[in-house]
Amino acid sequence: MDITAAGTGAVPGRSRRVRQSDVAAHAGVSAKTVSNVLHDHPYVSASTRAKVEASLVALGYRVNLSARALASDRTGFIALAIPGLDNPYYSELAGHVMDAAAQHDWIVLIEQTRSSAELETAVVRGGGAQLVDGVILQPDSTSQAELTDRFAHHNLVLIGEGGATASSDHVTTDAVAAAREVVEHLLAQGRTRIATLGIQPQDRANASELRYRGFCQALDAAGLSVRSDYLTPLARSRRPEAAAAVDGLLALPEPPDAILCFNDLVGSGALARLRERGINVPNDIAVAGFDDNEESRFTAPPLTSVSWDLEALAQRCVERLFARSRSGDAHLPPVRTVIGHRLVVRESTVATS
Amino acid sequence: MDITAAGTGAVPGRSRRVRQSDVAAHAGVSAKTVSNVLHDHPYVSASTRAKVEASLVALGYRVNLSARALASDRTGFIALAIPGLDNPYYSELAGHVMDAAAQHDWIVLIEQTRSSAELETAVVRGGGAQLVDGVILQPDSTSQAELTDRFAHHNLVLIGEGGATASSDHVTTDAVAAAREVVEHLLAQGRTRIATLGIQPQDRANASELRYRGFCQALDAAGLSVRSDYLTPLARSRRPEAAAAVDGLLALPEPPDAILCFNDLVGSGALARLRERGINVPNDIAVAGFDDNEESRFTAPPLTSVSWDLEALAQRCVERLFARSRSGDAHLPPVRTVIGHRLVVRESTVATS
DNA sequence: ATGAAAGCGCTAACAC
DNA sequence: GTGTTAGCGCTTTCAT
Repeated sequence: MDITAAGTGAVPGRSRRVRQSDVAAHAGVSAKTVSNVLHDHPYVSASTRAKVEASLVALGYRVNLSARALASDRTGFIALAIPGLDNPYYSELAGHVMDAAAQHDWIVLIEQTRSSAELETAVVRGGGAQLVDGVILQPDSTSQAELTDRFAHHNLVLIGEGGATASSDHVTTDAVAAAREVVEHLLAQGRTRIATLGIQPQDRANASELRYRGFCQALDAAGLSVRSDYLTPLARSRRPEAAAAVDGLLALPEPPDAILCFNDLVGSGALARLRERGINVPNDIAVAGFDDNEESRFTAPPLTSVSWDLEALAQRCVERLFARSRSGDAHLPPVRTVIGHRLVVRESTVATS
Repeated sequence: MDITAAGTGAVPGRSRRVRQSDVAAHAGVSAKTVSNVLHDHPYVSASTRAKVEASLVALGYRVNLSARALASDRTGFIALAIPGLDNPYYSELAGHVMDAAAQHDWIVLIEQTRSSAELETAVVRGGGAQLVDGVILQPDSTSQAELTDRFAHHNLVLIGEGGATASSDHVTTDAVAAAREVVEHLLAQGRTRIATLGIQPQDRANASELRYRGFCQALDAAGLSVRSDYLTPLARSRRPEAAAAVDGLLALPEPPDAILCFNDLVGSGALARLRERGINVPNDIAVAGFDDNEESRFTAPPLTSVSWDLEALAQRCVERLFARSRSGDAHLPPVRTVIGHRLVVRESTVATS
C-alpha cells in the first residue's frame, strides 16, 4: 500500500494526485464505496462512511472534475450568455446567477455576446461542445434571438421575451407594464411632451420594443399621441451616445419636458449633458431610466428608475435549468416566469421642496 | 460502418455524439491521425488532412473537452479571482482577461472573492481541484494575500503588489507613483489641506497602503505634513459609505480643501454628498479618484482620476500564465511587470473658466 | 451493503 | 506519415 501521498492535506509542495482508488486502499474498501460516500448514497453503513471520510481527509482527496464529467456526462458548468459585463445590470445579474448556481454545485461560465458573431462562438464552445449542462441566454438583439433555435435542444433558459417562440423556458420581467408605470408617473407630474432616448419601435433590441409598447399605452390612455420627432434612437445604450443625442432633442422647435431613457446608463449620460447645457432637471425636463443602477442614487439629480428583482430573476433561471436537468421534468412544456419590479421615484422627476 | 450520425452538422434534433473514432472510420484513418489533424501536427500529408477535415465537417465533430482534459491533464480553463464584479474596475478587467485568454484558447472562470472565506472556496474548487490550468488572483486584502501561499505551486499570477513575497509572477501598476502624481496635481492647484477617503496606512487593503505612500511622498516633498484628522477610513470603498463619510470631513473645525478618494466609486459618492451639502467642487473642495470609470466623465463635475492600462494588465497576466504553462519556462524566477497609468484631469480639480 | 469490471472520448508513447 | 495501445480518474451496471 502506497501511503507516500498521505499527509495532513495542508502539506506544501508537490503532493502527488490523490485518486479515489488511493482513498479506497487507505480505507480498505473499494472505489465504488468511496464514490457512494462522496455522493451521499444511502446504502453505506455508518462505520464504513466514517472510515472513508477519515481517509478522504487524511489523504486530502479532491475530486477530478474532468474525469467526473467524462464518466457522468454532466460537466457541472452552466453558461450565462449576456451582452457584456460592462453594464451594471449584467454584472449584477451575473453575480446573482453565480450565487444561485452555487447552490446546485454549478460553476458559471460567463460568455459575452457583444455581437451575434460572438454568440455563435459561445454556442460552439459552450452549448455545442457538451461543455455545459445548460445555458442561460439573454437574447439582446433579434439576430441573437434567431440563434437560440440553434441550440434549443439543450437545456436552455431565456431571459426576457426575446426568442420566446422557441420551446424553451423563459424568465422575464413585465417590461411593458414597467414602462407604462414610469410614463404614468411622468404624466402625473404634468409632463406632456415626453421624449424617448434609446427606445423606439422595431428596435433590434427586444427590450426597447417592449418599453416602447408601455410608453405608447400610457400615452394612449392619457389621450396623447406619440410624436416621432421625440423618438431618439441610439447606436449604443450607453452614456456617451446618450449625452450626444440630448443635443438633438434640445434643438427641436418644441423641446420635450421629459425624457424616458432606455436604461440608467442612458439616463446618466443625458443628465450630464442637460446639466452642461444649463437645463434644470426636473423643472425644465424630467428624466427617468430603467435598471436602478447604484449610480442612479448618486447622479445630479438622483435618477428615477425601475428596479427589477434581479436576484429572483437569477434564482428562477437556475431553478428552471435544474428542473430540466432532472430527467423527469425534461420534456414538460415550457414555463414562463415573470419577476417583479418597482418604480423608484427620485429627484430627476419630482422636485424637492 | 455506422453513418447514421452523419448529416450536415446543422441538422436539428438529437444527433448522436460524434467521436474521433467515428471521424476516423468515416475518413478511413486511425483516431491518432484525426487527433493529429485537430492539433495541427506537422506530419500529416495534405491529402490525408483534407480527407479528415472533410469527415470532420460531414459528421459535425465537436471535441469533448472533458475527455481531452482528462487525457491531457490540461483543462483549458483559467480562473480569475477578483473581489467582485460589482466594481467597474473589475468587470472591465474581467472583459479584457477573457479577450486575452481567448487568444490562447483558454476559457475564463470568474471567482468572486468577496471575503477571504470565499477565496478559500475558490481555491478548493478551482485551484485545488485540477480544474484550471492557472489562476490570476488579485489579493485585495492582506488576509487574501496570505492565502496565496496555499496554492503557490499552481501556475499563479498575482495582480498588484499584494502577496508579492510569494514566488509567483506578478503584474502591477505603480500605484505609489500614481498617487504621488495626483497629489502633486492637487498641490499645484494650490490645495494644502488634502484629506483622504478610504486611503490610510495599515489598511487591510493593499492598494490603499500604496496610495497612502504616494500621498505622503508628495506631501513630504511639498514640506507639508500628514494630518491624521484628514485620514478617513471606509468600511467599503463604495459610493454610499463615501457619501456618509463626507459629513465627518465637513464637520471638522478646519475642513479640507481637497479629497483624495480611494477609487472613483468613492469619488462619485463624495461628489454627490458635497453637492447635497452645497459645497462647490472644485472651488471649495477639489476631488480626485482612481480607476477612471466611464461614470467619472459624467459626474457633476466630471471627476479627475488615474487611468490604468487595464488591457495591458490583462494581457500581461495571461501571457505570464501561458509562458509558465509551457514546461520550458515553468521554473524560471518570478517576473514582475509594471503597466502604465496616466492622470486624467477633469473639472473636479480644475475649475473651467 | 459492497466489490469487480467496463468504459466515457481523448492524448501520447511507441511501434511500424 | 500513420496505426496500436494504454491509460487519465471517475461513474455505473451488474454481481455478490
